[in-house]
Amino acid sequence: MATGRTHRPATRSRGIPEATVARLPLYLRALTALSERSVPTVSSEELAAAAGVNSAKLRKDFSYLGSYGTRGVGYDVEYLVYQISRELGLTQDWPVVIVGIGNLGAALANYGGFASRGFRVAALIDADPAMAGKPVAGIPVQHTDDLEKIISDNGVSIGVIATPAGAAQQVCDRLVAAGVTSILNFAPTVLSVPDGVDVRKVDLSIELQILAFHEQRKAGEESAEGGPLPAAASRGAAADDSADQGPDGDVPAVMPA
Amino acid sequence: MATGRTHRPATRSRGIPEATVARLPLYLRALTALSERSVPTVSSEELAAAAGVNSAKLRKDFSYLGSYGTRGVGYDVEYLVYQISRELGLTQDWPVVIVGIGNLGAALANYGGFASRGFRVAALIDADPAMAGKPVAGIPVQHTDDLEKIISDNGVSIGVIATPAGAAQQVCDRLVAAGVTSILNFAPTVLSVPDGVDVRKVDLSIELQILAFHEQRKAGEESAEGGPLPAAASRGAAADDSADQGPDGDVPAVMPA
DNA sequence: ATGTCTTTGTGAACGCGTGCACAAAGATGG
DNA sequence: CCATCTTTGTGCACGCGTTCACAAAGACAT
Repeated sequence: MATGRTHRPATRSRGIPEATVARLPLYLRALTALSERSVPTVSSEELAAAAGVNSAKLRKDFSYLGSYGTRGVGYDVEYLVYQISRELGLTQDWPVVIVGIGNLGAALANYGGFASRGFRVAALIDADPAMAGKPVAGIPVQHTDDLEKIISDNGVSIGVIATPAGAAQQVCDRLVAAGVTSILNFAPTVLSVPDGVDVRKVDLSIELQILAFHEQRKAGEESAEGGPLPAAASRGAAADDSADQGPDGDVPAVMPA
Repeated sequence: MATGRTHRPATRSRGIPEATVARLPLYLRALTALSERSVPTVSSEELAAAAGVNSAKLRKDFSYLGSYGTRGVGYDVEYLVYQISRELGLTQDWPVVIVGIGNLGAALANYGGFASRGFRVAALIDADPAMAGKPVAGIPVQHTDDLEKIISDNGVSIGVIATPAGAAQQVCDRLVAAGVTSILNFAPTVLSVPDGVDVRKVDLSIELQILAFHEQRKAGEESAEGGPLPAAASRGAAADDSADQGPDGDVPAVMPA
């Protein structure tokens, strides 16, 4: 639905590939650095190197935005910074709420980079009554009871979930019901949301496990290959050898597993 | 510029697709939850639903590991937990060092999930002399000067970088020189590493910016379309309207930009 | 103005990942 | 022992993303 092509034959169609969108912030960062060094223009080759991507890929990415380069010269840094910022929607202010002010939530709240990128921490929310009123990063923590009102009053459309896994879905449901349509989830859970709501997940544990996989591969598998198999259906095969004291989903959020 | 290729040249040894490897931790988490509820077997349909993926994809993923299912019945939960854990290398202990004990580093150190997944925080390292000896999460912070010795003594092969962007490459170089071959990078920088070293990046700012893009799209662009363009090469077009007090790369790490 | 040189923008080929659809395998019941 | 039913494992087709390679566009020098 609504995927109909616009009559406009303009090169700037609305179909920017997801993979390209994911790289735009990368380019923007590199361009911002160049801007601070007062570099007027960059070639696709230079910028690609700075962003760590292939130059052809970068040019193709930019081609989806339009023809902003000058052949023989390169791209105007300031102009491109503006275009990408606009495309990403960073020229406007995005109020954000962080739910779950544990270690990670506090770390996020303390991060100064929010404000400098169009994101503003509108509120910090936690379910612990003892946290209420206590300032974190200069912002007083508010109780979950007021979640709906906070969302509504501040016109929040982006929410960050940094709660334990057990609370994530419930918090998510309330955020969505209150009007949030984009969620950044740090809890180790698969969230179900209605159509029209975007969810992105940040999962440190998964990243570490992927690294472990490659690490194991690099170390060669002669030592652990063809190892003995546990009795097919015996108890607790292996893996989680220890620390089973609590359900896995009970952890704060940073390190889902 | 020795732009160390971070991409793997297709580790064709076992031939498990990268996309599959990235999903294995997801399956493992769902399986662990089932295991704790003493569920003996699951069908690909059920497990796929729990992991939030397509059942055909899940079956294909498992097919790369071998034929561990029983037709007409499903998969033995405990057995699969073991197989995936083994494949990911989680049956062995992985000593990990965290460099940069700021808000995020502390949050990571405090996370209890490390130990329960085969990962062990071997040391916390920070460049601030004032931090030295101060315990975080029960582990005394050590100074950067001892980095090499720490890596060596503990046989660390996985490092987590949670430093400001400005220090990341330098820390990375020292980690690699000391023997680390897998790095999880939280700093907003493109790290260059020699071949054979894996780098994975966690970048909250990018995630937020991607959400903002979709959010803007959802809101409809009738209000900001065809907007005025800034003088081609004028100063700071927009985007970074405020908070320029320091270079962007000066931020701790959680929120790269 | 003209030629040369640099760099963009993109057509086309290729490879990977995804999802469908179905045959084979095995459990279960009569 | 045979029929039926469930669920796996996978061949195949499709679409997206990546990369190559090159013609066109424009700057710059003469």
